[in-house]
Amino acid sequence: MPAELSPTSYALLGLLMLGDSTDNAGLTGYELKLRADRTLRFYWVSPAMSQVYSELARLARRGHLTADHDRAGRRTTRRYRINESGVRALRSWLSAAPVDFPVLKHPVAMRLMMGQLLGEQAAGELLDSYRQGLADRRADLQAVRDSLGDPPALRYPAMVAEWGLAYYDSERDIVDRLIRGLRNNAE
Amino acid sequence: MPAELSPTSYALLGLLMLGDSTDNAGLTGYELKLRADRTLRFYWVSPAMSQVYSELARLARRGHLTADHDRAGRRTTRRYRINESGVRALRSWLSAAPVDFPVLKHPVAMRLMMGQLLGEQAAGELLDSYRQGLADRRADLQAVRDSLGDPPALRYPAMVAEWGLAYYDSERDIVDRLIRGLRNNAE
DNA sequence: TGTAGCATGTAAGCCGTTACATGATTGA
DNA sequence: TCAATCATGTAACGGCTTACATGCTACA
Repeated sequence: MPAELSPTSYALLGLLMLGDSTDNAGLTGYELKLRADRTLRFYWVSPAMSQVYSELARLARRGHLTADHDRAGRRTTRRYRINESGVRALRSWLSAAPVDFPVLKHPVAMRLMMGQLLGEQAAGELLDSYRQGLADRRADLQAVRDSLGDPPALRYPAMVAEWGLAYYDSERDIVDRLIRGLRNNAE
Repeated sequence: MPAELSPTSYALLGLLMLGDSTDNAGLTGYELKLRADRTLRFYWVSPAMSQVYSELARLARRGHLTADHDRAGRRTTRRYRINESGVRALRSWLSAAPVDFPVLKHPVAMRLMMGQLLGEQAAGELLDSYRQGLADRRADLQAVRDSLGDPPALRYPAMVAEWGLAYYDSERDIVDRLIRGLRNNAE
């Protein structure tokens, strides 16, 4: 058995699996990237295009994907579908690999830590602007959640989307409280 | 002016700045790593020891740190303090660099997305175990928050710690709801 | 005719990790 | 005297990004 794949690789494999339920012709790298931007982005990462292509090539080399080649002019478009070997690999990773605790890279909290240097005014503006970004993100995710609907096949992705929405709501409440705390101290 | 530093570099610089208020002898790489594990870990990353040393060396090369060398036997222990140049660099980064939206790498959500493959039982166990991990982390962070106390100098770090606690509380509530949703469907 | 979107990749390089190597100090 | 903790670094490498290079298709 060749060396393990990275979690991102398995995440893309999982996306391909979900893709198959609605679209059994497979996905191109480009389409997979769009899909990652709609889903994975909210709780993992949005891999760069170049990484999507290299992970697809790697997964195909490992035999976890089946590819269709469409020749159009002097250029090839590849559509990938997850195969039995891919499903097996994904299942065994899910059951065997240790589940790490989430990692949050939070530039706003990191800067707020240095609030002393930043000053109360700028700290307040930082939080205000984060609050707006949060609202934008939440709207994006709500659109995704709505588009999923409620078919049983998409039950889990829908749960994850709702998790994200609840997270954004809670984050907004906390930020509101922090902003109020900042103003109170200014009296 | 040499090229920009990474956000992690600035985060360590910020930690050094806070360190100075209580301990003006400076910090060793080892002590800085301990400090990062107590604070930065919760909303950024806990850099590896080797990275702490290499970032300190880089910051010192840039002239942002002042170092004291204690020779003990054939080995040198360095204590670093942030200097004026470091404070200026930190301040200008804070005011000029764009603030990215947080990135969450959430292995539990990522796996839950593949719940179909995982099965309802295993999905439930995944969430239960995450709930426990969350409680452990929260306890660690509560200890940190308590140890900070309420001196004005640590006001912002205290705000960030409270942000983290509120986040863990909300996360626990969401996970509880998800677990209930999973069981309901099992009827 | 040109530009936006669809589509695919390579190359260079940064950030950060793990593995490895080494030495000093303290206390059981 | 042995282990734990304090303390410092180098080397190799993986994951991921940015920059670059290329070509097809539809439509304004």
